[in-house]
Amino acid sequence: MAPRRARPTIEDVAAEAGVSRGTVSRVLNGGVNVSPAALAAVNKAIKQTGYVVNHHARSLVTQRSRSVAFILSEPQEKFFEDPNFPILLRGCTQALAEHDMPLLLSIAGTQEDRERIVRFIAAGHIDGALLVSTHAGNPVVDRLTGLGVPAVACGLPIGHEHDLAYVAVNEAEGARQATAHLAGLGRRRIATVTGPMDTPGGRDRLAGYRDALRTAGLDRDESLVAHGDYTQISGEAAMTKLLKDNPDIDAVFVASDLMAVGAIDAITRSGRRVPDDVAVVGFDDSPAALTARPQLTTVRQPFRRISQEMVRLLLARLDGQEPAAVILPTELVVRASA
Amino acid sequence: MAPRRARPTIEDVAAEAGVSRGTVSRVLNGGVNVSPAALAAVNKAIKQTGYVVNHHARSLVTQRSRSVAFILSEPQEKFFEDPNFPILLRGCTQALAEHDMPLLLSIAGTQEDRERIVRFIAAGHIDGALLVSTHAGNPVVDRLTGLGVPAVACGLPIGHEHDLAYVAVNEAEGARQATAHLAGLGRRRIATVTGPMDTPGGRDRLAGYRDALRTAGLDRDESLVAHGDYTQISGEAAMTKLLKDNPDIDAVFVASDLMAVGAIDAITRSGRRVPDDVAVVGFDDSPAALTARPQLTTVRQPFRRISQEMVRLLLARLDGQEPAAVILPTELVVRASA
DNA sequence: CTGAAAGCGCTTACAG
DNA sequence: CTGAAAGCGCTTACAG
Repeated sequence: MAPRRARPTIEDVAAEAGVSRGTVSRVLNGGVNVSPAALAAVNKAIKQTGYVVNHHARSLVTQRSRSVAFILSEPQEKFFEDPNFPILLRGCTQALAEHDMPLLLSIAGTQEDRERIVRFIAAGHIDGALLVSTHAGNPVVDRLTGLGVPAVACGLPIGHEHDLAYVAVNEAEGARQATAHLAGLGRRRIATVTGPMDTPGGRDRLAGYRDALRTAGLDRDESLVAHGDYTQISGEAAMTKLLKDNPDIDAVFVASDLMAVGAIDAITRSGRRVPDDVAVVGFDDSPAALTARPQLTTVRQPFRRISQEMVRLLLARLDGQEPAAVILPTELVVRASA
Repeated sequence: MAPRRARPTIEDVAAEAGVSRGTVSRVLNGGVNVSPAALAAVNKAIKQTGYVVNHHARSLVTQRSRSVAFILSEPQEKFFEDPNFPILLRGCTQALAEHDMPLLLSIAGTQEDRERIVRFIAAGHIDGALLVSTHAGNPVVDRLTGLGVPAVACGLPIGHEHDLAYVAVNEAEGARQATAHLAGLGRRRIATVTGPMDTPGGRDRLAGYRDALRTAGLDRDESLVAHGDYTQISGEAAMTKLLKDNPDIDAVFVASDLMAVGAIDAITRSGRRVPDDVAVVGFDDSPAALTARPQLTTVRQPFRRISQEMVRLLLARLDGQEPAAVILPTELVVRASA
């Protein structure tokens, strides 16, 4: 119960400026219907008293908190390992800060976490939510849309394509670019390591890969497809299996940089060289792409832009606009691995 | 301005239970001075109406927000690269969630960010702060302690050892363990890559390294000391320089896992093998330790525990207790690199 | 143990 | 353009 110095209230400002509390409030809220003289007096008084608004009092009457939650609803290990989350989180924090809105971080790894978060949001403590949850059928997403809480998802929210705003990249097109690049290098036995099939990045990047293979006149071969879960270790395992089943593989498109790092490990361990024997293209252009050896050729996701658009869409939702979708382009970044 | 369904208030609960608002409030706040009958009636009414407290109204009268800020005041790139931050952030979020307290994330990379955060905190929007800022002389830390905001730092807050609560590991002892391990392996030309000298991890790990060298009867040699800034690239550069100046180096203690990964890169590139030619010990036991090749022998920082203690200390501060310090032990984890 | 009442610091119709 | 007043949803002495 540490006592904090009593802060000046709107009352103090009104007294200092010689106006009523109502006038001070009007100045605080945009200054409409205020005479230039009153406005100047109030602004001066605000400066002199060091007044800052009490958000609790304001929220009590406006019924809005002017804060949003960033909800990460993924299995635990992902948050530790995936280098994309910090980037997204930082981008959203920054974009919100520009609107003077704080970000409340909620991490829902367990069932208990999820219940707590839903309770918190149902209680009306926040105005809206930024959702990161790649897997279809996430209960938090269902509950939030059910409650009618304004929310924006990162990536296509499978099952909620039409009742949730979202920002996504063109997954299939990115995968097409990557695979076409490998074909253009003259590679003919091009494998792929996918993400989970209940995520848009798993499903749609595989579709793009197949599409590019067809365009390049290469046969579809299901034994060239292996699945991972975006972790490095899963990429290593998938690649090991691919090489065992098809020793003639000369290229691989991997659906995340982290899995690509694991794949390179597996390739190297098998006595092959990257890119000479097997060319590798990743996806994300995460920090891992630069620390990988060799540095990864990869499909860049514009995370900075993605977070900005998420915040923009959410603010639009809070303003009463209908849920919209934003699809951003990807870009192939050619480095040493392919 | 999306209208949200009107939530039941304390008034609705009181009507349902047949008591006054005051009694409902007493039940909400611990149930002291409430008869068993009234308590039961109110609890039943709360369930029936689906009442949940309005924090804004409560905070307006209690003058406390029951929320805390997690302030990361580091240069931008650190947040992207350092795998320890997400772990710390997650730990703090979880520990706070157990007390039903939300965490507001603040990232202060730029001067503008810092000013915004100080303004926000000075406005009284949060009750306390968890501080992550490794470098001495950080202005945010100065301002916060100046404002008298309850805060807990992660790591020894150089310059505020006595007016700020903090949780730290025994840096010197960890470095001693690491270096003694290398000496115990029979290595005689043991180098070190330090962190920045204005951070406790830079300063005190170097002291521990020197201490262990002395104990092992090895001569102090300043040309075996190189400095980094905790990033992978800086570790690589420092190691490259060390090997150039002292081609006979047979071991190195590196003050962070990320720098150790860079160091391994440099060693490998020079044609040497790890650990055969040069043994490497890192610091942190971050996720990077496991993905490194070979896997890193390293000094484990108990990040989970650190975040729990930070939250515990902060809650104690909010409860009026004086700033305290908690020093946690480290543990040497032996893997393949040394 | 309980109720009536004041008050936390704002915003916003409502008159004028 | 401005002030007086009601009200947002709680907590907390104060009487009883």
